[in-house]
Amino acid sequence: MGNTLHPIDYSATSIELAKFAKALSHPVRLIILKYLSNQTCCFTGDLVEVLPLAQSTVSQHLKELKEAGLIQGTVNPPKIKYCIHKENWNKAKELLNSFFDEDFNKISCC
Amino acid sequence: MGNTLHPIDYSATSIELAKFAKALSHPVRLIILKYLSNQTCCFTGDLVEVLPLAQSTVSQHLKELKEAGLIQGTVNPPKIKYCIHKENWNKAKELLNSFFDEDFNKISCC
DNA sequence: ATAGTTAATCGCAAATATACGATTGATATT
DNA sequence: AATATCAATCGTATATTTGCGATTAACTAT
Repeated sequence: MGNTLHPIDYSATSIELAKFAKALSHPVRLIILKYLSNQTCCFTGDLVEVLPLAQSTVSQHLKELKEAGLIQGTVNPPKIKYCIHKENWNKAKELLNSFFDEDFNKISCC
Repeated sequence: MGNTLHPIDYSATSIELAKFAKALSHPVRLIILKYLSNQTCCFTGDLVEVLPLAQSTVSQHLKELKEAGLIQGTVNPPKIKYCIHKENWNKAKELLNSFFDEDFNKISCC
């Protein structure tokens, strides 16, 4: 069993970074983000036309991206316009950068 | 239903990036990677001592990181020494960077 | 050969993720 | 008020993930 006397760093950073990574862990969600970045914004319907998925499934993926904070939607009745959530996007970008920019590259091992 | 006449770009890039992101999508795996990056390398046992998880669970996470290509293990009987897989690590880093470095930041929306 | 150490694997349970069709809710339009 | 449109949500089924204890496999050391 693990030694709970040396608790791991379940830090806010790790949890938040994991949350962003999870949002990015499905090809369809990457494609949605890519699409949004190219179109600057779009409606759910546009995505449903482009993706080989049911409307409810696309909506589900959008919900996850929204909950992760990577996108935001504004009501534009009767449609909803989605776009990248810049602030959180940059946050995710920075978290990932600082995670990957450790300096273990100088050290050789294995 | 989705329009399959406009198939999505289930490109190799999206699939590979999603694979890396999935490996990063769990706090424990991030902590393992962080630990490896600081120690340059370590044995499975070291991680089991540090993490509040069963040995089998840690082994499972290591397996996933290995399958994603982010770490590699070399046999050092009777132990196994793990470290970051530099080449794939840099690949993941670059894929993520190019994904996040789209230029939609200039555009305002929503 | 026997015993000890280390880590992977197996078998299981619970939780979560993925996808769908059907329904609902909100807002325009007629 | 009735209808149409769009997207979220519900209910369901299946697959995957996460975690554990127990076992197995590989190798050392005695």
